[in-house]
Amino acid sequence: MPSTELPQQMSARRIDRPVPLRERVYQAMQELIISRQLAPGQHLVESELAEMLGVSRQPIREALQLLNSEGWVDLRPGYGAFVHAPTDAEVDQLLVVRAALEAESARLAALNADTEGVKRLRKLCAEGEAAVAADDIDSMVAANAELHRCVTELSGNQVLLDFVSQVDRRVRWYYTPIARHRGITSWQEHARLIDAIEQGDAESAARIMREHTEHTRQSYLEQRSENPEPDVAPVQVRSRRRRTAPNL
Amino acid sequence: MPSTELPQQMSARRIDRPVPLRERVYQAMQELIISRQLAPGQHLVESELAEMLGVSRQPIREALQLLNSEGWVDLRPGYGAFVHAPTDAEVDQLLVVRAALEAESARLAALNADTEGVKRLRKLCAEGEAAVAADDIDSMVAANAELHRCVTELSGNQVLLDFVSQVDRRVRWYYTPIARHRGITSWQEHARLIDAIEQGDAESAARIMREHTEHTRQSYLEQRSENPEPDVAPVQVRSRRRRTAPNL
DNA sequence: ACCTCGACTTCTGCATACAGAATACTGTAT
DNA sequence: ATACAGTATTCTGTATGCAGAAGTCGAGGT
Repeated sequence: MPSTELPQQMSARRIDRPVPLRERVYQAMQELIISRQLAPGQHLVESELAEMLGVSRQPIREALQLLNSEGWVDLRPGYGAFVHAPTDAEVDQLLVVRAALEAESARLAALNADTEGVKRLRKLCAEGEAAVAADDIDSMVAANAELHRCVTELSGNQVLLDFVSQVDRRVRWYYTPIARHRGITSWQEHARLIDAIEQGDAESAARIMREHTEHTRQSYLEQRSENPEPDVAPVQVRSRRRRTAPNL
Repeated sequence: MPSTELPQQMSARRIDRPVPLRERVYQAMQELIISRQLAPGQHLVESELAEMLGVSRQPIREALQLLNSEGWVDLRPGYGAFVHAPTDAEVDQLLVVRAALEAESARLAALNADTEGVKRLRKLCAEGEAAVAADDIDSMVAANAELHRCVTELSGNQVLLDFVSQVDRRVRWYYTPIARHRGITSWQEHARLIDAIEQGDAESAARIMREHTEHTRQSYLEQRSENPEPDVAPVQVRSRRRRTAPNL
């Protein structure tokens, strides 16, 4: 059975307030879902998750609420929690929503960004290109995510950032393999996007971002038809191991 | 102290499954927040809410999680739950996000809608115009909400519908008074929008919707500067009344 | 062999209990 | 009168217990 330790600390808090268990459980479960150790459609039994993570059912329940509200698990009242199994149609729809939100981000970024912000974008873009040149896929993916996030931050719209982040996490769940698929063209588009933002050309920025995201969606659809499902061995949740000690 | 009964039943369920307390608590609290009986910034003490609604703290906590994830309350770990107090900037940002999402809805609706759907739109539009003519503000507001929802439904994108609904509830919290402000022009815009959808003119539909939502935002800003805060007497949550019986 | 009915098991939903942290209060000293 | 320290109280976070509903399995009948 894989050891499923909860993360010790996530990010620096204002005060040395101990991070609530529910949040660590949330983080841990989200990662288990992303990594497919908790498989789509799998029934999540509270007592077994509690045992697995070494906590009581209460924080598990609260984490499940959160995961449910963000679309990671489905909660059927009186029946239980299940890892959400996205259909192809749903992923596609999610990508459409992301396209709309990111296009708006780009539009606002073009109106808002200062030279400082453009400099950050250029830097990230350079990092990404370097990663592509070095064939370092992981760095490329990371730079890509950061670049997109940076554009949304430069929009100056915090609410928009929240929504995009939420969509992004869900999309990335299915999306990660795509990145390996299309690297170089993507970064050319990024450069054009930054040019538009620098020139304050809101409409062009929005259009480029939309096309960019649309390309990503096309890649998803192609890649999807090629290899249907990754298939990772899921965690055996139904283990009857005695509760040892809080894995915290 | 106002009686704060939880709703007996919300909507028809598939099976005769009893609606979980947490959901009824969620509904009840959302309404209390919308009606300003729970005032922005107010500290929500779990035990007092539990007492008030006649349930234990557990369903309260779960409802608070949900309300938090949708932006109704802020949860400060180790400190408590507070009714979210939106700043003007945040409401404005929310309206921007809604504009983007609704414009996308209109675009997709133009591509997707069948004659059946257009018929529904025309009907709702007629209802709204009738309400305007009859000076029936409440019906007008209702028809407006339904019309917008219908457009999003016709987009055929369920994920989009979920997001728009979520944004919409939050916006409406602040937005309701606006409707009284601008009625007639709004409905002329609706008619033009439906025309564009009927003709399958996606770009026009998106543009009209964007302008439409932008007008609403302008109205909000104006109306906001006129009367800053409605001010409703908040529920006295700190009452020490003995717990009577489950208000269910 | 298949369907049906019924007891058993499992799991969720809710309530209660307890410990530690945070806040408010009170009394004292300056 | 004000600042400070120490105590008391309140509230959150977590654990545990219990009842009822849902699901499962097996025996008996067709």
